[in-house]
Amino acid sequence: MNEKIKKYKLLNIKLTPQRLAILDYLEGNRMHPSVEQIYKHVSRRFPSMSYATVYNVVNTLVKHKVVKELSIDPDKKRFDPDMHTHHHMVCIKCKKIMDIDIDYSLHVPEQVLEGFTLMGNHIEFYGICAQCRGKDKD
Amino acid sequence: MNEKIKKYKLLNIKLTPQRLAILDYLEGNRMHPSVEQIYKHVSRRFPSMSYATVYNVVNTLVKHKVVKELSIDPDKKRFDPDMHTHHHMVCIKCKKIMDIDIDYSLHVPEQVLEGFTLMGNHIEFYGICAQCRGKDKD
DNA sequence: ATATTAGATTATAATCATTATAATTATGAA
DNA sequence: TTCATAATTATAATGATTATAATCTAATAT
Repeated sequence: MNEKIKKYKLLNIKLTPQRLAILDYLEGNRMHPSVEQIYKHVSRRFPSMSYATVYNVVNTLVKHKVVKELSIDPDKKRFDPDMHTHHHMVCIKCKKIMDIDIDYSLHVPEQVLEGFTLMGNHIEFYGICAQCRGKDKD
Repeated sequence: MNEKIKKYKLLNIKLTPQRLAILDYLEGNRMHPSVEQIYKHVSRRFPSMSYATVYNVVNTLVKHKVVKELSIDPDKKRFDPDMHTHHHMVCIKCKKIMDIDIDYSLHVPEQVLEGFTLMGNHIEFYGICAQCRGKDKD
């Protein structure tokens, strides 16, 4: 049994070919794909795949903390298989998302928290990427 | 002519009663309301108001940089009339959003930017608020 | 190996947020 | 007061996501 299967065995979910195909596509993927992008890619080799399956699978993976759901793009959810703490830089024109792998220490004083239990943070840097900057300004 | 009307005159948009009612509701509002919440509040005094108007008005206000559109909540857009740079703390249970008014200096080295032109940043702290913590754990 | 069953996939319908359309109405300038 | 432009409204359309129910299959026990 290979390493990947071993790894996902730990989740105690059934390892269907659809799930493995989606996991394959996501593994190491730095594009922060949407459900549509996952569907379009995986359904090439898996023509019977339905959108519902992609939604089911990514929701399961999010629940099992194998992928992160990003709400950076206000129009659709995007997914990130990189579970270690990191941040993102978004191009406001083309919506491309790049990883920012810097450790910032973000302290919030007790009196600001008002009893809130902090679990993490995520920084969204925004601006315009080199490619979009190169095109006609508007 | 009062101060508020003077202020919005500068936008060069027509000052309709609907817009003033929405602006009144948003001004100083720290709840980060959704379109639904804005509609429900404003339509109490304005029964003829339609959802389309709320969408039109908030989109106009976002375009004129009078309110900020937040994508913290993956299910719906939320709006913040506070335009000065600040951050947010979200309860993952009740989705309440609180302001974090701390100035963090977040530097990104040139070689990480890869030509990206930074325009700003926004930190999302997440965790569980005091009220939700108090309720039954799950 | 086979049967069993809980869970997964699929097609499809339903829902919710949001945008588009077109007709009516109202603001603000002349 | 008139008028052109822009805003509001009702409603249809779209797009993302979730729900439903029937079928199918992975994993376990026989």
